[in-house]
Amino acid sequence: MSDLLERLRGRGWRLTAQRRVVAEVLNGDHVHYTADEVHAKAAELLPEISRATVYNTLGELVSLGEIMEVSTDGRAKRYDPNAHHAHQHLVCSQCGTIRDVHPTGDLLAVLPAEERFGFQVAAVEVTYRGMCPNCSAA
Amino acid sequence: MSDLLERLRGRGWRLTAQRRVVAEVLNGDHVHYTADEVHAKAAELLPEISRATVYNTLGELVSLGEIMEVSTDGRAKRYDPNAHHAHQHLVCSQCGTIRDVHPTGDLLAVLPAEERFGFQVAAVEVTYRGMCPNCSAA
DNA sequence: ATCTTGACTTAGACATTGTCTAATGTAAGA
DNA sequence: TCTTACATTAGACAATGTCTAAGTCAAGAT
Repeated sequence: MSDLLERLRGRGWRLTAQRRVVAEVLNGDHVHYTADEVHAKAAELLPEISRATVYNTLGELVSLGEIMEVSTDGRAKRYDPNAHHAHQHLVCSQCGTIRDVHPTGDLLAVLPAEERFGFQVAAVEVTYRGMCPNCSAA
Repeated sequence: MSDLLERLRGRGWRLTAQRRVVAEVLNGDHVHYTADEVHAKAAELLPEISRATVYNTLGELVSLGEIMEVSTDGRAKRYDPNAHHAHQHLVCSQCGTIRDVHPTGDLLAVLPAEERFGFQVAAVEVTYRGMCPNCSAA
């Protein structure tokens, strides 16, 4: 993630303070913040950053394939910096905690040709749902 | 779907005109309307029906397991009356068309125990994405 | 058949999430 | 240092969903 800014500069991005702090906030594994969470955390580092800039920057990072958009709850979209390693998500039905997980096998292969209706199927998103250890205990 | 109202009455539901038309709108296969689409179609049958009632009724039907909530685009949730037959969704990346599909095998089994992090995994939702025949042709 | 009552519906305010615009600011090459 | 195209800002606006208080009505009781 640290070379993200370099990659982006190579693509013609201007390296502004705002884009730096958004990248900083998204640094790390198992990060699944909403846009407004990103904005709140970015504002701790750069108080005058606006919501619009955060939304713009997240949208651009998604277009560039640097982060993934995840919507596991039908509410706010979340942003997952772990976009360079294929993975799926495991979500707690109670508290909403999200874990990155790695199912085995070819998830596309289990959809038979006669169930494709002429689509050119390109991608699969899987959400596993269940109770996390914390919520099970409570 | 026609005996849906009977089932609901058995559960203590009052059979109001509003609930009848919502059930009527959701009748059929391959139906994936948003709440506001349901409201618009219901209002053709019962002009004075309010948005709140449609939202309430849809929420109740979801709680009762009679319909499924689907959010394939991070925008409005869609409601799928085909809740009694396990299935997944195939979505056109271009036009958003949704098809019900039936992958083979056990979708839960491909998540190894060491990738479950102590969760009691109960359900899987899969979204296949690709281009539909219409959009491919265009 | 009518009455009664608690569940249901309504309009519209409000909340959340996301998008857009016009004015201003600034990174980076000249 | 200057220039300028790109980026940022505040806030209006849009889309979707939730909530409340007042009125309505389905269905059991009489």
